[in-house]
Amino acid sequence: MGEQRRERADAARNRRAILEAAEELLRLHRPDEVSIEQVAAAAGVGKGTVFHRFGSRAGLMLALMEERAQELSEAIAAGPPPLGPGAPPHERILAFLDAMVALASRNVGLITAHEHAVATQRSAAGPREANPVYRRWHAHVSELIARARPDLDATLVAHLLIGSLHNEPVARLLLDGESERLAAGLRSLATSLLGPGSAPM
Amino acid sequence: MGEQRRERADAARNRRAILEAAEELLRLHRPDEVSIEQVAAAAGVGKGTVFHRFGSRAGLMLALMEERAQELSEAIAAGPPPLGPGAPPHERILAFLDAMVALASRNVGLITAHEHAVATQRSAAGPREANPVYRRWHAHVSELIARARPDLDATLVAHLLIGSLHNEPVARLLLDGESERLAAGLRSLATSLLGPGSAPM
DNA sequence: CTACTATATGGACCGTTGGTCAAGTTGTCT
DNA sequence: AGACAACTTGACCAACGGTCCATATAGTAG
Repeated sequence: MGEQRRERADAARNRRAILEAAEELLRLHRPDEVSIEQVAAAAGVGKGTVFHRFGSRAGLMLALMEERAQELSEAIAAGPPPLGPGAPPHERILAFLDAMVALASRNVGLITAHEHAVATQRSAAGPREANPVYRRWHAHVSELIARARPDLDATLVAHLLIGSLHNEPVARLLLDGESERLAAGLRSLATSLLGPGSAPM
Repeated sequence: MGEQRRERADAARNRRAILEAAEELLRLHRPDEVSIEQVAAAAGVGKGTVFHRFGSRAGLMLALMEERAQELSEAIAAGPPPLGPGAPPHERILAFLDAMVALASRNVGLITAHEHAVATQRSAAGPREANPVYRRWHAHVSELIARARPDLDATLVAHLLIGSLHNEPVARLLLDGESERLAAGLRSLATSLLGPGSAPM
């Protein structure tokens, strides 16, 4: 497995242009109103280029999500507690949920857009939930839950907690700027679950 | 507001035929592989007829859902406890969640199909979550939570609980016949939340 | 039975959009 | 400079939800 050839300079430039154009459009319009052609036009490239770089509409959204999630990913992997390693599971979960909600509230459109993309995917429906961001988050939360409450079905509960972001009514909440409400709700859920570590109120 | 004209006999017959054809196809194929044209063909009617009866793809799925959910709807409204009125909120919630999961596990395809339909809707995107079934369930759970734990954000928590069914990884579970696992998970969640009414195990 | 009308039907047609591809262009390496 | 792989492009395709209206039919009044 040697070093793989670097991406050509023009290709890299176009990738950035596309990413930025998509970001911009997604900020201005409803996710299902943003077509790949529009993105391509806004980025000043041909439609084909977008598909060459990102494979599919879903692929583009995924790339965007990875970019936005990177900071949080690093923080939970190696940042300072309580987000990063070092704090007790209980606290790390609460910290993560807060951070997750904050991040999500800044990117509802993107999440929705990705969902929409997967739903309308024409080609290979592929193995769903191949979303690396979701996987990473789920693995993290799942592991923490398992450590804090070995008797629970950690995998499932983690899906329940994280999956809330893919919930349309919940997404609406974020859209309406009520992210604090979601954060509070998740906190009380988590607190109840993780046992009497701290009072619900 | 007088009596509105009854549906013509042939129309009623076709409605049933369409509903049954859709049901059948949905049972045999993946939701996103079932087009309206196929349904129409299987029902022995023209495509136009389907749209006349149900308005849109989403409308058809909705009709199907209502049909499947009717029994449970009646049970929670006026059936015997603990599902129906009479039992303490705590127990009614647990009973409802169990019933909901059971119902959902028999209709994952339908739920997915409806989601897909709404996501790919071409015409009026309309006010989302106009799904009467969801509304009814949410109102029910929400109200029970409010009574059992007035300090919680009942609306939100109800969305969190019911919304789990729209969660792709969770849906996968149901598809794999692990519905009991979901039921157990929701039960422990609810039990933790509703206070020390009964032991988590 | 006939005439009449509201209702229902069907399928050609349309617009949109994700995705493909073959031919041409350009960066990069020696 | 020459060679080659990587890259770009936009016309093109297929699929599908939804529309439309000329035609057919159930229900009904006389």
